[in-house]
Amino acid sequence: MQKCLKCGKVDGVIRSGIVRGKQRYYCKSCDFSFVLDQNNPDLPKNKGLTTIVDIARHLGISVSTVSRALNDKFDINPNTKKLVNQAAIDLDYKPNLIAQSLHKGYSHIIGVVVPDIEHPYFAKMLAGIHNIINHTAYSIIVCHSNESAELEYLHIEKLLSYRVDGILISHSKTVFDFDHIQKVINKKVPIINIDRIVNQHEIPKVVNNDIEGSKEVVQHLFACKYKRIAIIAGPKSLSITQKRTQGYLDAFQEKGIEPQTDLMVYSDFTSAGLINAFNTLMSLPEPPDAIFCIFFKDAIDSIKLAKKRNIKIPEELGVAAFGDDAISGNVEPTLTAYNPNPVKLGEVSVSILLDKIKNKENPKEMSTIIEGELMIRDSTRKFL
Amino acid sequence: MQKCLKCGKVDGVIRSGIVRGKQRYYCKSCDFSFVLDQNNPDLPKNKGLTTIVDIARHLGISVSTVSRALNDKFDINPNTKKLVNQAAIDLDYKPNLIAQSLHKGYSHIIGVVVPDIEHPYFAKMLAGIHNIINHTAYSIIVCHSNESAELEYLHIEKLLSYRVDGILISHSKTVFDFDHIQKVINKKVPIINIDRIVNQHEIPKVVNNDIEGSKEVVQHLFACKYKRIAIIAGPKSLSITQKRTQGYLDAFQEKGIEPQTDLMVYSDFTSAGLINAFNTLMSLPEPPDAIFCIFFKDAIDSIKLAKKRNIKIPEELGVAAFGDDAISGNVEPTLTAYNPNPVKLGEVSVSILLDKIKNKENPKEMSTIIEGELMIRDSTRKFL
DNA sequence: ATGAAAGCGCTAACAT
DNA sequence: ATGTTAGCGCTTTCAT
Repeated sequence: MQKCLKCGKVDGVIRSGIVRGKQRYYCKSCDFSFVLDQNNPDLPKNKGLTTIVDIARHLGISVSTVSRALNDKFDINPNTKKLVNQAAIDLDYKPNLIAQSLHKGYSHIIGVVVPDIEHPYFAKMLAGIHNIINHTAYSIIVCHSNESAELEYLHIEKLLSYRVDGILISHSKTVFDFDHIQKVINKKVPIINIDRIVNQHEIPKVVNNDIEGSKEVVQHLFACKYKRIAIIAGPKSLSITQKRTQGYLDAFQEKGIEPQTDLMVYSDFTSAGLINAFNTLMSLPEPPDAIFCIFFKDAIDSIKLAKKRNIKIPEELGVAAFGDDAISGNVEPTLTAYNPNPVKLGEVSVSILLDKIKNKENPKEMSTIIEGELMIRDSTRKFL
Repeated sequence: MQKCLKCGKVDGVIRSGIVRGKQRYYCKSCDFSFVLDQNNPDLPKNKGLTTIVDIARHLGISVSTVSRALNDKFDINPNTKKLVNQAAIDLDYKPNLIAQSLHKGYSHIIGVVVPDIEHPYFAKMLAGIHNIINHTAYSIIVCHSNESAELEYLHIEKLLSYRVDGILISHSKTVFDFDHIQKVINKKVPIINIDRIVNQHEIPKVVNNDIEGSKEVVQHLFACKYKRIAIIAGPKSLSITQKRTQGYLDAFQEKGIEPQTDLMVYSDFTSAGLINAFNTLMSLPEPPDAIFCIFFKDAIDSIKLAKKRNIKIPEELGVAAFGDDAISGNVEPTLTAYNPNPVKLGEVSVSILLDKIKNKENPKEMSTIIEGELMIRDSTRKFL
């Protein structure tokens, strides 16, 4: 009397016991067991989203069989598997990753904390992270600390609560207390420190080559036959100031020239600060014939100031920067700059993290340095 | 004999039954019941992360009591609550949001799909989204479709699997089939279409004011007394080409001037295409005295080309764009441009989404237009 | 005021 | 090859 749900035939279908109070049937011809779903046949129950229970009911089989079919286990009848897969499509089933996570103990989510998503540098870093993640089963929760320590702390809490499988963090400028990182480490949640790093924890770090890159810029200026090369740095407390100044000094040392302290000025990354710094340098008894700005915007502004004073670039003054930007290629003259590689930084960081998640061990080198590229443009003489 | 776990006193502590095979005690002086945790007192079991079970064991009380305390329920002894909270701090407990989500049926996660995170426009949009989200209990999973239809489809699948509470999507250029959106709608998952919209679904949309903004630019050019205003648009199939051209035409209509088709050229947003378009315009018997580029980069390049031909800007040629960028303020002359407000676009979109999640109903207006601002700079004459 | 137990959706060990 | 059941961590209903 009962038509088979699968092959549609009527003969060959026999009763085969009672399941959860319902009559179970077995079709001899197509080797398939099922029960009849009496009420609300196809409508998913809960809040609309199909579950494996819905599929199981729909086909009159058990949830574990559905699970097995969906997960390509070996001990499953190929026919059943086909049916389940078809039902999954029909009911537009999407596996509930929340439930899977709870069961498996990992979420397949990676947390990323950045201080400024709007900044092209970090935007590119994120793009790099996505490049890698897009080829995996992972997703990423992006947190924007907006340079606020409080937000950074809160975000770490949240990520731990979401039981993320790993964390990538670039610190806010305003963070000086790093207990939150220690807590992550204590919980053995893999964490990688990128770009804005701090050295007090034994965790992998991925950074720009500020020192070598800066050295390269200054070496280029030397190669262009500039003699009095100045540096406009940032606040002395910042690590980028220290590193990029280090590169400047290294270039001098290799060249065997003694750096002059009056050619080294410290600004604060504001326009006002730059104007001050520029004027200071130009008022020197012997002003510089080249300026290396550790902040690209300072270099752009320096070019503008030099033009106002009718100083010819690159003949009378060479200008170069650490840090590239679309603007650099569009000013007049175009700006020579060291172009770091934030995309690669993101890619490498997340690769290291994924590796750490899988292998539970740190990379051989705790510190990875990402190379950039010197973009030689018109703001520096080409006497090469 | 037994010291109270809470107040430390010994007298006043009596046995009060057996719980799960363990002796239970009650301290009369501080009104607190507990059992002794015989094995591994404080060490969390699972994969290192503390759970409420750990807290319960630690204090010798039941999980439901811990849950009540942690969730500020009314039917809980204030003393117990204090103890639980202290234990939570001591054990560095973080609530497992995965488990909470599974139980509650919502994840407190919002999915965002963007075609290009690296682009400053979308980076700003994301910043806007974060601005709002940072003040809520929500987190966001960011998906980068990288202008790929396949990735966009996959991301939607993933987001549905994560049971996100809502989705913000800006479509990839390469998507022409929108079944994935229909599926989201069918599942009653709130979704908002932002910036790159498509009109075939009844879902809220948030967009730039391409039409009005473009009209404003052209009106400004008229006000500057330019007579022959050209437009360099993009591929005709794109909605931004259509809308911004519409604004251009609207300005002409209001002015009561007939637009000339030879002043309307269509490019493809490449440098080569722009050079072509620019040359075409300038080779006209009567070349334009102003150009409105619907793509900012085309305007930057137009300025460069004009300078090469020794055409004086803004005297002989006015140049203006739809879309602003840091470059615009740094070229010579600086570029007049309509600056849309992607930050606000992000903020408004996510606000509408949060509202839809809470109230389960659409906003009054299905379409929201975000105003930008005309940035008048040196590339247009100021005869105002 | 507190404990026991069910259930969210899924997987896996165990049973048949 | 398939069904039953326990359990992931949490909240909540129902007892007590």
